[in-house]
Amino acid sequence: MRFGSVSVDNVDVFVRSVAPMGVVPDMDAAGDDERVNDAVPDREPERSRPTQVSAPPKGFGKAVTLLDVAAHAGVSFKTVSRVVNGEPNVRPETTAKVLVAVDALQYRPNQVARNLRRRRSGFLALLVPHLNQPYFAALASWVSHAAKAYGRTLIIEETSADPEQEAEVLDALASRLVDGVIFSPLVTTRDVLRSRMMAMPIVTVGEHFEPEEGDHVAIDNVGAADAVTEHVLASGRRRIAVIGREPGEGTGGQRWAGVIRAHDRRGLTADPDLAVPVTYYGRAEGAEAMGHLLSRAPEIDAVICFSDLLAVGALRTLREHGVSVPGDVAVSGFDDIEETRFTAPRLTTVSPDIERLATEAVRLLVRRVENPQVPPQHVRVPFTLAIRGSTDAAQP
Amino acid sequence: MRFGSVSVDNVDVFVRSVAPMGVVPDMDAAGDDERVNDAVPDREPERSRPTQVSAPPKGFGKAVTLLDVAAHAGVSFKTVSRVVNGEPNVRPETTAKVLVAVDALQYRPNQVARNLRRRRSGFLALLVPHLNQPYFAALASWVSHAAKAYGRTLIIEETSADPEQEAEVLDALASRLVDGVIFSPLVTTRDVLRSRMMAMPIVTVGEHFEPEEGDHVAIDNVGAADAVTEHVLASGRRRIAVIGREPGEGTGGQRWAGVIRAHDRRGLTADPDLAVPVTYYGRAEGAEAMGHLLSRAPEIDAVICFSDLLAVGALRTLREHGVSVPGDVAVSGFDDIEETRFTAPRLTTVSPDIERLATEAVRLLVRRVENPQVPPQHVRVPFTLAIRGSTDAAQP
DNA sequence: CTGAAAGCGCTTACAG
DNA sequence: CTGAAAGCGCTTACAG
Repeated sequence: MRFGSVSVDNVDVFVRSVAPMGVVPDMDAAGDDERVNDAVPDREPERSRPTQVSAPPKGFGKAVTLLDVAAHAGVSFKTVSRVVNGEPNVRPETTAKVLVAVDALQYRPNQVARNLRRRRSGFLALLVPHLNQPYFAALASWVSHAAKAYGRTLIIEETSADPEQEAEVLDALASRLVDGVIFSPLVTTRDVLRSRMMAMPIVTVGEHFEPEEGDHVAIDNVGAADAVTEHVLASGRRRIAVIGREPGEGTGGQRWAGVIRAHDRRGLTADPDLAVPVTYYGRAEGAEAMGHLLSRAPEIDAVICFSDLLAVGALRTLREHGVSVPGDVAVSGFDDIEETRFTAPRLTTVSPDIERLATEAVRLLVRRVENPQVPPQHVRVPFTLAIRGSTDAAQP
Repeated sequence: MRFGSVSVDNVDVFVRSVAPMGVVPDMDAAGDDERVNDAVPDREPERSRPTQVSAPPKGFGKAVTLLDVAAHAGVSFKTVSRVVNGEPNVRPETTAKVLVAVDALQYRPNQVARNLRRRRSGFLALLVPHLNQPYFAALASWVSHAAKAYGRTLIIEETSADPEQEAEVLDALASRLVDGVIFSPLVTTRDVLRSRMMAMPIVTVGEHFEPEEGDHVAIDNVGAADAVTEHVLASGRRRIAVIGREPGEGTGGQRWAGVIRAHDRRGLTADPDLAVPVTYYGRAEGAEAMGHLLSRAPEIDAVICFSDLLAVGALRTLREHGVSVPGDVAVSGFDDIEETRFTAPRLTTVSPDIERLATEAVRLLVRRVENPQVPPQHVRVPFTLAIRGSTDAAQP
């Protein structure tokens, strides 16, 4: 074996030791698939010997500063500063000279120095529970775009839905590292949040609760859950299960309230025994909850899931049990992640306007950073109900 | 209507104008689902009147500085600096006094000032094409964790797979905004990358190509494609299609080379006419490519997709055409995103060790930031092949 | 073990 | 229209 050899050789060695070996059964933790290649002798990443092809860069040079540009252009460094910042009161010829020097020296202002003097960092932060949940990935993507549009750079932090981490990250960011925070709280209490809002501009997004004291952006969760429930009831379903119910005023609580309201309006009663809680709004949890429902309440004819991931899990369990969707059971989700257009059948879901959510959150935050005194605003972002094959056999 | 009223009222108004309206058919761009609620009169987000409940914070106070702590503790600010940075040569009693003052004043060092003086920002950046592709979301999540472990803060930037944006973002980051960049290039050429590497520490991840001059982390793509092809060939399939082939040395090119190699080893020939390119490694593109394949080459018995998203799209098209998987056609993917465990059937896929990829990339970058002179290293990260129901009816 | 000085690269506030 | 001074809040390099 020539493991640990140079890069090109490694390719050969690595593959020769793997591909032709055929399938080496090795059940993973979930016990649901075989894996080959786990038998590779050295699981440590292979590191190449340094390539001798070309010399590495000899360091990254000394930074070009305003003074350098000023010397090159034959003006004071203050004038260069004016030009770079697009301030008025510079003669066109002077501006031209400076721009030539800027270009010649490839000058780029040192953001750190600029921000120290301006007494702000130019950074905004987004705090989400899990970046690799599709909903939060989409949110992060839009918030990042919106921040850029406001000339700010976005820092994204994950809190892992852990109350201590949520507080810790919030405190770390308070070190003048960011000018403000967009926060999607999952477990932080109202009081903790309130105390942090004293120290730093914070805009909350999502449905954990609406802090009266601060800026907040969300869709109307009660209304959205009401709308999806109404749709299911309108199709004649009456034994409606729910996955993702939570006590209290959080996401699951608000959505459950919407389910109840839709029932009430028709003089029906939402059955709390058919509403199961989960520890996390993920695929695995949806699959598991669906399993419980099928064994405890086989008579259900609809399942309203409080996230798309839960619904994806539920769909798999239903499929594995040979239950027809939407024939036997209708299924719906929340969030309208792209995956819902590729499930079998495609998933009916609540589709929030995430782009708007992101844009409004950044707008509110920038507004507060620039003027901490403005009264708090609550923005409600529109949603639509995307009706697809999982609740309506006439749809694809 | 009481639109634009205070928050609590809005909830009612909003819902009364929507949920009871029932379904308002409104085909979306893709033409594949109905939507309700698009008829809400005012599509602008609703903004509440400022809440009068409690006064907003009166600004966020003046920052506590080293000087304030020094005055409070009765020492020089330099001593406070020593304590805060854990430097030696401070008497225990002095340390204690300082810590009391730090605590009393809730002092937090100003990172911007610190970084200006230290001549580095403490930030690393990750450049990915699209954050809401699950593979990149997972990568971002792991890189963020790894960066934190090294005491760095991560900035995540999207390039939208646009060559100009890739270059622009790279240049913007060069403004001393970040100490180094982890870059997943999609379209940037070798020359452009080389020039940027002169200006700033850059570690490339993924398979676009392996820059000889710089640090690089990736799995063995040729080997991985070889392994998955070998698995499909071993099950007796011979008419093997490929989705995601690309010319050149990029991801699709390397993986196609692996497909060829696996065929060659058995004395077979990979059919380039069955290998279709795509504009993007997404679900929609996979669905479309599969449609073309079915009409042009209905005899195929396997489809090797160069990403999981492509495979998810292909599965939907196959399902819609009534083609049995894996009965008629075996399907495989690349990346092992969580979604692949919930497709029907579950998807066989190449599973890279993303956590390792992320950790190694950060390690290499931090190393280069601290010593720009070190010779470049290429790290190859292990992968496994997850064999599931889409290629093997015996698997779930 | 502790402190006074200088300076990171800019912008702010003021003077001409 | 242009510039000299001061200072953002720290750390570095030096002196005691």
